[in-house]
Amino acid sequence: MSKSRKPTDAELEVLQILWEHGPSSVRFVNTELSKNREVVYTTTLKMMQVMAAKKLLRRDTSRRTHLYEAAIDEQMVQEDIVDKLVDTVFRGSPLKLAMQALGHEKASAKDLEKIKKIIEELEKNKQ
Amino acid sequence: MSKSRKPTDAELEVLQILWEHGPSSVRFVNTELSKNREVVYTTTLKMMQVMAAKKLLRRDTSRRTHLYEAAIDEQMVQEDIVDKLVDTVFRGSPLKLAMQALGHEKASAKDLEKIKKIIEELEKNKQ
DNA sequence: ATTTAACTACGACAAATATCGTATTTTAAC
DNA sequence: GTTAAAATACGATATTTGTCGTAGTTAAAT
Repeated sequence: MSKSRKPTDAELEVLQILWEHGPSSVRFVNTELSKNREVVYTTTLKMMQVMAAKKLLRRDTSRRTHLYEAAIDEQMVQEDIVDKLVDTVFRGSPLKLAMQALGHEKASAKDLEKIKKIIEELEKNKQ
Repeated sequence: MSKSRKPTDAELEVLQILWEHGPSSVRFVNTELSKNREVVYTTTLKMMQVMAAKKLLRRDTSRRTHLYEAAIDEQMVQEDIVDKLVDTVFRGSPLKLAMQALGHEKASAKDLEKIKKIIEELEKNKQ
């Protein structure tokens, strides 16, 4: 069994920013968040402090402006969430989930081609 | 914009049972839930009453043992969740999500074959 | 050295979620 | 008709999440 830590939605927003940009200040994360919705600086600060306490983030406090970075791997989180989702929303069928994802409006023709190749790879490995 | 009602995890557990078995009593749902984890009857009851108040469930109170059924469509919920997931965890890439799902341990060879056919269908429609 | 700007720390709190115990009602069995 | 079993109603509460304000601290600018 894995740890199956499941970050909340708000936590995922923060994690996404850190995964994308690497170690960042609270100010930076807050600015990024603010592009989507209004959020007070201290709210973001508190959030990230709590996340650090939960070991979701690591922080470097050696300078005045603390730097935070994700302490959990993006891939791992994706796996945990997909596993859980398959169980709780797709009746244990990863196929259904994949179908739903590919039916998604943003799925492009290139995506479909790519995934065909990936499937062929998977088929080789499963034999 | 859709309603984007997002049931909680515990609510999804209940919904899944109702989607699978149709209108059911609290007792039945509680028994099903108990297969996975310990849960007191009145907890399940309260949960379902709250869900009914939220219009996630409908209930038939004409008999002593009330029957509850899902008031929201399984497909809709799946879409909402996948859409959100793509945005918040897969950086806007449904492809990544699909890959993750197909890499899932439970994805079988048959699943892979099926999805190839589905992709071909999608490709026709996207042209 | 004062002032100012930017940062952290921390407590408070509202709302949502999840859980459970007790009281009450209803049905059925005896 | 009493009793027992099983159901609902409802209140209480712990926990988590998300939000924000205030206070205090640090560093830089003047």
